Amino acid sequence: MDADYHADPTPEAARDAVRDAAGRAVSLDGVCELAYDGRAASTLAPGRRHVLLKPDGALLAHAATGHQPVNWLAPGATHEIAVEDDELVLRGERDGETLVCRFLAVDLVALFPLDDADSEVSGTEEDLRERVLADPDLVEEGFRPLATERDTAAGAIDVYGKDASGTAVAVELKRRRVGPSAVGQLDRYVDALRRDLHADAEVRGILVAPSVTDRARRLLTENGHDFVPLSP
Amino acid sequence: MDADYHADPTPEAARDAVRDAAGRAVSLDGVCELAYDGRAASTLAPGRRHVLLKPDGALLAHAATGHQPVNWLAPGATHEIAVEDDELVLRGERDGETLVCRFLAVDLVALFPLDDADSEVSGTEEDLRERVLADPDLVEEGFRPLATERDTAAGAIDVYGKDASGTAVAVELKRRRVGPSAVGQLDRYVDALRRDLHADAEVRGILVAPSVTDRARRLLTENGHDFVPLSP
DNA sequence: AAATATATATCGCTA
DNA sequence: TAGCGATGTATATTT
Repeated sequence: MDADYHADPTPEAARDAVRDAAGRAVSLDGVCELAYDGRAASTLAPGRRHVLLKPDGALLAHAATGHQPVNWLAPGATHEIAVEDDELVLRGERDGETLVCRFLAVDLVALFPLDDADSEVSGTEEDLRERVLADPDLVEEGFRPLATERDTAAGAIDVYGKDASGTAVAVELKRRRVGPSAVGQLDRYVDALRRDLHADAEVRGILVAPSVTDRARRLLTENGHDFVPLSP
Repeated sequence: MDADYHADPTPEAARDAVRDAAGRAVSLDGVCELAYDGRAASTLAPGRRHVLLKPDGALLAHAATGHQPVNWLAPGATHEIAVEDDELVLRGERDGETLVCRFLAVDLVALFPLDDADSEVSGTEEDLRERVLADPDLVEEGFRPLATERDTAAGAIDVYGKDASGTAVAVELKRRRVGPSAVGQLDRYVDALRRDLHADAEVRGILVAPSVTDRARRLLTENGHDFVPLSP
């Protein structure tokens, strides 16, 4: 179906247009107040917003700044559009969460088809893993990968293997500079691996990332783990 | 300034409209291909997209599904709009990242003002902290809060205090159900606090959250920490 | 600018 | 469905 636009519609005309979406996305420009309730709660006084309703139910209300919508509902939400007190009201609901957009004025209603996207991204953690598996010496001279996603009681180890002297090694990969939480993650895996193997088994932990923060570096040292600088 | 719309514009008319934005946001509906390069890299074949350019430089390209844009640039990006080979091309750049939107067809260009939003959200972690400070017995009978955001070598403890018997307590607050990472966080704080006080000081850790996963519960037990169920 | 943690995070995968 | 971790996470706060 084709695109369709209504400038300065009456509330009733806007309502009818939205009801006519038929699988298309809808954008609403105008002055509206917003009320969200669900995981948290918030209200926003009337102001000019850009509201996007996608065919999968996702509802995004954007203000002047920022990447994030100021209010939203996740995909899968269901919606009702109505005129109340001569104002266009869009109500969305999903999983106990609600978002109400009450328009004091509508400047434009646009209906337009949107296509699915299958974007392939490169430079991810998976790319880093492939790099390490293709050339394990990048981690350490003599490192031999034995498994990826090796399961432990604490979760899956990115790359499990043995070093040149045969000691078990847990490798945690990060595609960007890391802070303390990544060290905690590696620490949990190393602990779990020690238990899984046997009580006094020697297990090393190696964090592979482009760089680490000072605090993360200190935690690595305290816990006896190694750091290898490497980018995806 | 007022809103302004151009349906099925020529590439030149679309370009001139975007250049006329003058502090307004711009939305572009049409068929475009996308190319991102920066922290990672991705390309997306031509398809129907909804592109939103905000006055702060944020650029969002939406496909049919999902809360997230399929490609974007962060606020602060700078942009150029041009016609190349009879196609409208929007190039954005910020901090070494680039996003190019090449339109094979433009259905609508809309220019409209957007207002800033100052949304007050309730039900956050801060609300949970206020609740705990107003009634410390919610954490534990006899718990006395002594500081919030108490600094340690591992970071700031949400609530620091002492229990009924005078033992130091680190309280970590989470507004929703928590997994292993929150336990790791609490663990780091307790370790750091033990060092900060003195080598053999007794320090307890208490995780306050609506609920915990099984694995997180196990990690809490292993590390000798307590869990208190409490919602914001 | 760097570091750290929160978020109505979202998203994808796996058991 | 729930749990778990990655994400081009974004965002706010503090140093």
